Amino acid sequence: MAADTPKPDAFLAACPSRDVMARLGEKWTMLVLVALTPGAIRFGALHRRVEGVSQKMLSQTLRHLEEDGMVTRHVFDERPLKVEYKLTELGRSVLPLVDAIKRWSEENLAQIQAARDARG
Amino acid sequence: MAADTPKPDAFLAACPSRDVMARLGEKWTMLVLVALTPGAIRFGALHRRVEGVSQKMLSQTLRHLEEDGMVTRHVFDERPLKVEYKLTELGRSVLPLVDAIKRWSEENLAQIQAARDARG
DNA sequence: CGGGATCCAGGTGGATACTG
DNA sequence: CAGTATCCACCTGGATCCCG
Repeated sequence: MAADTPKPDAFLAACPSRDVMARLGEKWTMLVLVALTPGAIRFGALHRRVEGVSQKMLSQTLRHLEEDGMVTRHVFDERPLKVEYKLTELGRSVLPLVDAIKRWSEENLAQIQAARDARG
Repeated sequence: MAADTPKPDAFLAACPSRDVMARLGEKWTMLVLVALTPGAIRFGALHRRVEGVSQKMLSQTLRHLEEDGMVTRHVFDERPLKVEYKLTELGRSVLPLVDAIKRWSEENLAQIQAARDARG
């Protein structure tokens, strides 16, 4: 209960919250999180849903999310192998934020492209 | 007014909204946007506020944001030189989202570190 | 003061091949 | 099916120097 750590502030170079932001900013993290919205989903289905992600990167992204406590991994003892991923409570808490980023990117795409074009 | 472009969907590999998300995910973009919250701010002040960013990266980040229509640049004809940056309407519209990401990262840092530690 | 130009180390992430 | 391992091309971004 001790307040032994100061309030995190991402403006400070040494603040570990920067690592968290960096992780969220990694190439596939946000898309994978949003793809986990409907609930438990298999690796293959996820792979198909997030177009263009390689097996390696999907696997790595999921491992990172699992390490950070945002995703749980459940292996089913079946043949062929079946592995499902789902969001934890922590993962669900960030979902509205990354989903908002994704929707904003989609909804404002035209305006951004217009801004780029207006500049040549 | 023609609906000549399909609805953007970042799950699709070819969707340009991925570029927008990627840009927001670039190392300094979110922090710079949040740093612009109070209003017009000079390059040097921004440089001091976002600890650890190099001149090159701050400059590049601001140029990108300007290209995308999220920031405007205003040069004052003074000696020594004075340049101010401020958010556009588009920039202000994304601000709540990236600020939420920053605050979530700060507020859930302890829990994430705990998840990592619990794993060794 | 506010950058642009250059150089370069290191990291990111894709392709491919292999495994339980 | 669901990964891991390896190799490597590219890009990000930091350091440094220079300029209006």
